[in-house]
Amino acid sequence: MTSEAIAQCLGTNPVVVRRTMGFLREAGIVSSGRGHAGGWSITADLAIVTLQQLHEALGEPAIFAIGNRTENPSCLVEQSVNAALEDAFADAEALLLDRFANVTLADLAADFSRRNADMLKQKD
Amino acid sequence: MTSEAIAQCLGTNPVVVRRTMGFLREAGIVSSGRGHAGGWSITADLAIVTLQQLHEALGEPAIFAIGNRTENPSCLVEQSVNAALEDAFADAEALLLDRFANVTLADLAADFSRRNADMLKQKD
DNA sequence: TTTATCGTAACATAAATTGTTACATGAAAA
DNA sequence: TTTTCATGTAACAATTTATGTTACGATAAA
Repeated sequence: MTSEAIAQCLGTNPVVVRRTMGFLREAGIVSSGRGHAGGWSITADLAIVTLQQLHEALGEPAIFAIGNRTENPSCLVEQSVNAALEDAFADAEALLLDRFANVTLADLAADFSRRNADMLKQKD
Repeated sequence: MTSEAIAQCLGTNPVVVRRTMGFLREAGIVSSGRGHAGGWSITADLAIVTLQQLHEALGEPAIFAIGNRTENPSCLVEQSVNAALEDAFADAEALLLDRFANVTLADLAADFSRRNADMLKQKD
């Protein structure tokens, strides 16, 4: 699939697609070809690649939008607040990443097939 | 405590403090006074106010920095990805908010006292 | 040789957050 | 009563981050 086509699917720009897919290529999950009949292909085993691996491949972007304002504040009040929050955030993150680790691309493909079949059935 | 003083503690601006504290006032957690000897005070019972209540009072800001790109995509692949993520995010959010609900301002105050005592001991 | 594609740098735009200025309002002290 | 100190709030500015765009070189197949 070309960057152009993927971009159209996602409603974005081909360069943005290349930028992001580049990380997945570095992680060995996809490969890209230039020139005629070029574009992107998945090279890894669908049953092995998990959402967690994708998250990691993309540079482990921050999961939370809220959190500590300062990492090591001198203010004792802020220290107390940070301490109270840190464990909670760590546990929530662990839960989420564990869930990510249990979803493979094969799972997504199977879900897609089911949705696709359902859609074709609806057409009748 | 004045907005000015709080702002200095947090390394920000008095107006930003007023803006945020205004939400807490609307929720009945703090009150403010003008003029001489004015400023902010906590009016609620420290043992009753939880971090979850603060989150709610502040308008329930988004917890996650990552997530669905589109809420109801027509793309079946995107639908599959969204479905796989939604439950995981919902569970992680529930866990986090549950933790928030179990930390009161009194807990923070107790933790602060301990830290303060420790700090004074260190001075000897 | 032409066409189609990625790779990448450089720049532009957009959106959200945060910070700032200005001034009106109110309350206590002098 | 006047002065001083504080919040309330609107309007605007600056910053940051993410996203989008343009341009062009490199490469591969038709």
